[in-house]
Amino acid sequence: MKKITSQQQRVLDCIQIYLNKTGFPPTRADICKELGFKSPNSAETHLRALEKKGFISIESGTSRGISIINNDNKLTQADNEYPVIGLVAAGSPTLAQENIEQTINCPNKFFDSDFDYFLKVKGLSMKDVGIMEDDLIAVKKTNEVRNGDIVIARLEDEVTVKFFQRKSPKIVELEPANEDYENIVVDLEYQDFHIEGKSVGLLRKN
Amino acid sequence: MKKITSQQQRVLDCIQIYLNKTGFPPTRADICKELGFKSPNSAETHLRALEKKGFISIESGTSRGISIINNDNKLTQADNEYPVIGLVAAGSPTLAQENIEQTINCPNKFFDSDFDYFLKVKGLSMKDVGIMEDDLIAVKKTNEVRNGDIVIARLEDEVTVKFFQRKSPKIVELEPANEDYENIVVDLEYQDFHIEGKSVGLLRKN
DNA sequence: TATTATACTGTACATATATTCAGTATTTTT
DNA sequence: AAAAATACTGAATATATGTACAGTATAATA
Repeated sequence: MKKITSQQQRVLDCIQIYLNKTGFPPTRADICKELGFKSPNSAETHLRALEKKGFISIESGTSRGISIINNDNKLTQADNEYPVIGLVAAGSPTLAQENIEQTINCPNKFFDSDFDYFLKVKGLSMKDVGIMEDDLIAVKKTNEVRNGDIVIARLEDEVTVKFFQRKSPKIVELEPANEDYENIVVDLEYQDFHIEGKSVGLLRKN
Repeated sequence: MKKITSQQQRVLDCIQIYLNKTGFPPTRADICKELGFKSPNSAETHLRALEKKGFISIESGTSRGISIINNDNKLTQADNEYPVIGLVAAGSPTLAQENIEQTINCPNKFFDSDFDYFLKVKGLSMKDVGIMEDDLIAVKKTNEVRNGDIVIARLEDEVTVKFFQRKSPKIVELEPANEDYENIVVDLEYQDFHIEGKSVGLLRKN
């Protein structure tokens, strides 16, 4: 696939948006209207360029005969209902029915990694990395985490979202991203500590 | 939803099959060819019947202006490929136009409102509301915005994401959520200003 | 430096396409 | 029994639309 120019990208996006909205592709005139061109030939030349580069195919002599070529040969992306779990202080966030506030229909491979549930954030301890109250963190259940990962951890009865830092074989530090909060030092030998999983993405609804 | 006749069902199926195969809807003549009709009016009357019964919508005067109406009580929620557009220079307006070729498969009703594309954020002018660099904002194309909305606005040649505040009939203020940035005062009488849309959600991939 | 690609405006035109009108016939609904 | 819906053929037409041609200008490439 050859490289696309910014204007050609705009045209390609315009086609996709028009398709999403109407269910059929735009005409040259539609593209012009949307992108501010004054001649249908502006759209035409862009379409020819996009066709030459393999981004679209054009059916000759056919009105609205534009189709976007799917480079990814996916077979209808599988969706799933993912539970949303509230970050409640008491106990661990399990997938027990009483903890599930709602479910969200979401493609399985929506984030870079697969994930298991959404966690609804309380508090602002990670606000400097853009994790705000009521944001939904996509959580992958695992205890294989690295330093710097954003982890969902349970310390005694409290569940929190923090940066993970292993200081020594027995000492782990949970670091907030908010100067109003302080680091939590965990002594694995004397404290009940468990990694629930790590963040692989974030979702916010305005 | 009224009951469909067998011939109307054939026509409806024909439209869906044509869409799957070509990416755009058929003409009256295409339907005739496919189903063996000899007059375009045969297709026309079936289409009108399907429209009347609520199975399709027809855009008047528009070639191939047929779209199948999603009854979507089907198992797999309707997804779409949403384009990711990256031409934002958030913060102090710079002329950075980055083009990203990518689409994201996402359910149509993923956010509380429908939306048209994802916008990849540059800069940190909205960091205090948790919008960080490279975050994807779900944008609904509209110019109906209210004070306090997070809008995607174009001022002259620069596109930015800011809070919207109308100060007077001719004055609009674009307010960042970052004390390192200053408000942008827009005089609608003398400046080229346009609301591209508003944010209805946010997506972040770690 | 010459050439090609990009990025447009503007005009013009053949044809692809929606859509109306005039019929015929059968089935369903009122 | 009358009216409305269904299911077509066939012809005609206004217009929606693709597309070619003639320009201009700038950036990228060889």
